[in-house]
This record gives sequence, structure tokens and C-alpha cells, in this order.
Amino acid sequence: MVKTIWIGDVQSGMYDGQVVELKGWVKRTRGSNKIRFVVLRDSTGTIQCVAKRDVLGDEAFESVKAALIESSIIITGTVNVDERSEGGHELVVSSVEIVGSVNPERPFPITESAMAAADGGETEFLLDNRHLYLRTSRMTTMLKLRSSVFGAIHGYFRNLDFIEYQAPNFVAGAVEGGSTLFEVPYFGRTAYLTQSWQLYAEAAMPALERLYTIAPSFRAEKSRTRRHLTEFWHAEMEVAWASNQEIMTHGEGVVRKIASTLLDERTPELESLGRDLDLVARYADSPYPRMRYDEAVETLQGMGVDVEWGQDLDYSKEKVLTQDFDVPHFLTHYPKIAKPFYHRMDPEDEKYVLCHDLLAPEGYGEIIGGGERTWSEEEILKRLDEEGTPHEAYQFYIDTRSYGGVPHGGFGMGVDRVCSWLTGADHIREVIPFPRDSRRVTP
RNA sequence: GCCGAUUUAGCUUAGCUGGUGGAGCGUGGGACUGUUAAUCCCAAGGUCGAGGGUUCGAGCCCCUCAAUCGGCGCCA
Repeated sequence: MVKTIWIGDVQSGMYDGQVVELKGWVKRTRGSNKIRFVVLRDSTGTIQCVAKRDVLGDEAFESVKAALIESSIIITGTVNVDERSEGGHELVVSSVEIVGSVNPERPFPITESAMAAADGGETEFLLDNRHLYLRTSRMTTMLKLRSSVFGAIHGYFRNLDFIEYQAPNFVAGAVEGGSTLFEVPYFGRTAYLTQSWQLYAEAAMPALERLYTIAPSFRAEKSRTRRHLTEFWHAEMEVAWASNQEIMTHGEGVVRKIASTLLDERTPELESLGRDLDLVARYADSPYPRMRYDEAVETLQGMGVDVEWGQDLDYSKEKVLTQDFDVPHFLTHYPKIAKPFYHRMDPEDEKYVLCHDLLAPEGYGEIIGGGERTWSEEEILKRLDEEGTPHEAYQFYIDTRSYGGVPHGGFGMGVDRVCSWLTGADHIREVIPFPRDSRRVTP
């Protein structure tokens, strides 16, 4: 049952005039009692197949008529160049085999009306039928774009000799705030699903020096926004002997690499989503400015926004700040009080930490958070105590400082957020096959 | 956790000042030899989210609950 011929290649003209066997699924049918048009779909595209009763005979023609939407089918025929067919090619059918039929009492539920109503967004019905919605052209396109994003991230880091490194997903302690941990029963104890690879990456930093991962992270946030998932894909990196500035250079580098890869590999997909290619090209080609937190606060205050020094910048403030940005911007040097214990204090002014957030334009918000880590044992103990965090769960982390601590840092990137931003999606749910949020774990 | 909204056939929806729910898609049957979400004719398919109240009478008015959607906070 090897498949050797792909519809995308047929549409590109590789098989004109030849007899080919196509394997796929019925996307749509139409026609009369003597001639039927079957639009066949596979992972690479669609093609119109023309079935005529006087060529096929009554029995085969009736089976074509009975093939409902999403039946799987093997069609043999001659590739014909014909302007009347979408894509410029059609298959003149000589034989047909229905592989998996569809029961008329339970037809494929995703209809044109369901798709039109969603209009790029997602109705409850489409979320309930996500396993079937994946087959539609919009989801297929998104999944291809997503694959290229993942490939670009791996490519960026591997080109620079980073080592891909895996951390456990069951953990004992928090990275971010403890309130967003998912508890998991663990043989009579409580474990948590990881919020980040970071702490375990820091343990391997003295071994590998340059390391990265793409892995799921879990946060029990009851957020109902277009930017949040409870399970999201987290691209993280950690580098020894690196400053906040160098780490930002990698953040900018990987994001620009993702944008340029999408233009290289997926221009037709971006166009089919209606994405402005000039915007994506700008994100690939332009440098990303860096702005200190203080400057951002002053800018916001100048715009009449009610913001006090020392508070973290929430989404409503980010949105105002980024509305005039035409490329992503880094925000650096946040006040210590707004950030967790592992951020390194700025030696020039201990009110600040050496950190950065990368804010995407067009209202997509934060896509990267990172910075230098506190690396002296003395300082990390002090920061834990300031936060009132008990040391037990973090003893392994403290040990990494006890034995040859060095300056280092890294960042975490929300891969789904990047996908959402670069594809121009309305909601982060659109770019992941089975989205998880506070109200949905099925299908 | 807070604010706002929605819920009518498998899907998408119309439903007027309260008077026994219409349509399109899909499905089934029929017509049609080049269709582009084909077209035309016919049919089946509804305890109007659940419960209670007002009323001679509730899809519509009132109350409670549920589910869902959007936004905020928190973050990537």
C-alpha cells in the first residue's frame, strides 16, 4: 500500500498526460447522473477528478456517487491539463476503489456552514470536533506552518552547536509562582507538572554550556485570553558565560530565523491565510530595538496611562506600549520586586534585574522572557529568603552554584504565541492541534 | 476570581407588540453529460440548554442553575 504520487506534484505538472493512482479523501462531490466531479484531497493539495458513467460502467459510477465527504478512496486515471479545473489539472477517472466509506446516517459533521460561521475563529462545535477539524484546509495549513516554526528553532540552535537537552516533566518545585502549578498524585506524594525546563537546564549548564529544548510546559492559569494555553510548547535555551545582551541577541536571532524560514518554506500557506508577507519580511529583516523598563514607564506615563514604577507591565499596558511598534521590542531592566528569585540583580543598581521580555507587535504581546541568572550561592540564598521560598525543593539548584558557579542566562519563548503572531491567527488555539485551556481537555 | 454576552434540527441561523417554530447546508429519494460551496423538485429530521414562575396561552416576560464564548488579572 505504498503511496508514491502526491496531489501537489500532479498539480505542479509532473505527471501531465500520464496514468496515475491517487490515494486520498473526498473533499466534495458534485455533478449529474452521467458525470460526477470528485474533489480529492491529500496532505499536499486537492484535485478535481472527473468520473463518467459511460467510461466507468454503472457499478463503479454508483460507488462514486455513494462516496460521501471524507470517504477514503483510491482513484486511477489520466492527468489532464484543463483550465476549467481548480489548480489547472484534473484526473479523468478510469477506475475507483472505496477504501473507507462514510455512513450516511453519520455524515462528516464539519460542513461549509460550520466553517463559514467560525471564519478563522473557532466555535464550540469545531473545538468539540477538533479531531475532524484537523482535516480542513485551514488547520492543515496551520500545522504545516507550525512544523516550519519548530524546524527553524532547531535549525537556529543546532547551527550554533547548541546541544538539545531534556528535563523532567514531573517536578517538585515551582519556577514561576506556585499558584499556577498543576498537582499530580505521585505514589502517595504530590508532584507537579513542570512550568519550565530552566532550573534543570541550569544544572546541565556547567556540562554542556550551550543548550536548548522545545518541550511542553504546564501552567494552571485560569486565563481566558487569546494568548494563553494551560499546556504550551516552550522553546528554552541556556548559555554559560553569557550576558543579558548576548542572550537577547539569540532571542532576536531565533525569532528572525523563524520569520525568514516561513517566507522560504511556507509563502503559499501564509498567503492562503491572508497574512501580509511584507510584515513577515520586516520581522525577518529588521533589528529589534531594546528599551529599558524605566523608559517604557515614562513613555506610558507620557501617554496618560496610569502606571507606577515597580509594577510589572500587564497586557493592557503592553498593548498600549506596542501599538506604535512595527517590529518586536525588547524591554529590559525590570525592578527586582516584579520578578522571581532566579533573576540576577543589576550590579550597577540593585533595584533592577538583568532581564528582558520580547514584545511582539500587532497586539500579540510577550513572546520571550529571559535574562541573566543569579549565580553566586550567597546571592541566591538571599533572594530565596527575600521571597520567603523554602530551600528544600531547590537544593539541587543551589548546589549548581556551590560547585563552580559562573555567569549564565537564557530565555523561554512561547512557540505557540510565535506561531499565532507570525500567522496572524485570531486565537492561540488555532495554531495547536488539540488546545488545552482551563475549560477543555477533550478531545 | 471579576466583567460582559450567548444557548432554537447534525451544522449555520430567522422567529414582529406573547397566539401551536421557518430557511440554507448536510442526509435520503428524484431530474440533469462540464460542475466550481453546481442547479431544480420532494422527504425525513425540533421535549426551542435545564428547572421553576407569571399568563387563558411562553422560543419570546421574570427567577434559579448549567454549559459555552469574549475580555481582564497572571504569564510564554
